[in-house]
Amino acid sequence: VVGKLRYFATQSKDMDTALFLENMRRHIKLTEEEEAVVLSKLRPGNMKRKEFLLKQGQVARDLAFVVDGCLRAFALDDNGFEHILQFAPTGWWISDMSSVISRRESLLNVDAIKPSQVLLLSREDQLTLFDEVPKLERYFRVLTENGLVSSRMRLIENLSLTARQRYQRFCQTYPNLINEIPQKYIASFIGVTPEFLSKIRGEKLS
Amino acid sequence: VVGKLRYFATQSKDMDTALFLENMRRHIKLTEEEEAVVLSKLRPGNMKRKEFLLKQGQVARDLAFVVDGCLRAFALDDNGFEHILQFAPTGWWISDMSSVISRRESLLNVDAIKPSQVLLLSREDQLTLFDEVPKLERYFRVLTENGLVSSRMRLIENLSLTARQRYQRFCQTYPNLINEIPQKYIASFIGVTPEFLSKIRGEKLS
DNA sequence: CAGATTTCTTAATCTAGTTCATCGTCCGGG
DNA sequence: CCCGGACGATGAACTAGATTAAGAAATCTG
Repeated sequence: VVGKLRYFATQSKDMDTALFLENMRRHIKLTEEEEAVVLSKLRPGNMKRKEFLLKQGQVARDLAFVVDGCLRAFALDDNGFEHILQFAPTGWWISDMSSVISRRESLLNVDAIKPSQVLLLSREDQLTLFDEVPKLERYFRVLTENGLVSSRMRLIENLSLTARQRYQRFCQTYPNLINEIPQKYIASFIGVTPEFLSKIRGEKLS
Repeated sequence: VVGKLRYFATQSKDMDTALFLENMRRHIKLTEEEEAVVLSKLRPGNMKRKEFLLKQGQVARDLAFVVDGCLRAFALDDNGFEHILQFAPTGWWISDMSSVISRRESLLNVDAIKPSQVLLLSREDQLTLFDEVPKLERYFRVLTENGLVSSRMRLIENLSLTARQRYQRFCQTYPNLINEIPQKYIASFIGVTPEFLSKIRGEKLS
């Protein structure tokens, strides 16, 4: 029995890192040694639904790569309303980069929308890795650039589209998520109340 | 006379690059040779008010460092309204990173709000420089990270603040710009009509 | 499986911000 | 020096989306 448990645990870990390696290999080519160095810094973790990875007021230390499940990053405004900035389904990185970079208190909360598995990388280890495996700097530069692109895209859309159009856009961009997560999260993401999203969805059926 | 002209031209160019070098040195330390390599790729340029650096539909090739004046990046929506995403006063970089990175047609326009001097760096040269002067990758990674941070910040504020609060925030963030540029640009940046911004400003005097 | 809690829908009312139209002002160019 | 076109202020009518409330459906939890 012990052997069997160990077998599953190992297999599970391999599968985790396999997804990550596949993702990284799409951007840079590392030697096996270099990949091993990178992997040695990743700490696997499991999260329950509604478990927090980061709460506002803390300084964010870790970046999280989602192996399975789905996390979200959100801000709370003065009236206690949540505003979701990013969803991170399988294969995505998430954190409050703003806090990670500046080492200041985070304005964002990050938690799991559903039971999830993640790989954690501390900023400290990340910076060490940049020196040990210089090519890695490119991988994260590209990720940061892509994050910038999508953040900009959302800003444009928030400024120039109506709620209806933003909902359509969301359906195109995250077709998988629509049936996977509660609607109120989608409302929070596109920037309307749950009630109004419900009304919009009602209209489309006519 | 020729000597005098040459003298001014050279001085001007030195002043341009001095501001840029100062900016870069705040992030990375390069040898004189490395700095020379970087400078060799920067092309100085002058822009008149309303002159375009980039029009939507084009693929953005250049990043621009503003030595003097002020540029803006904006999107046009379906109804022809402008939405300003970024101002770039002296000492800032500007471009449509989204287009530069993906090499796809830009959704943004970039033009000069007032007569300006810029230093241009093509994406091609930038990538070459990343290989020739690896430390430069860090400089641009940091800039991209900072861009990401401020883009995120704006998204949070657009989702969670009222127009009045967004205007206050703008006044705090860009105190210099308020009296330097026409109000309608500020309205476009904070995401309200010029008429409504005018009304807000009227209130504050009471 | 029952009760509790969260999520979704519907509808009436309210409001921040838009739209449209008018007027005074400030420039920059001929 | 004056004139045409941008810029800003103001106000009245209008609308997208918020707020509130309340019931129905779905989903945790023991």
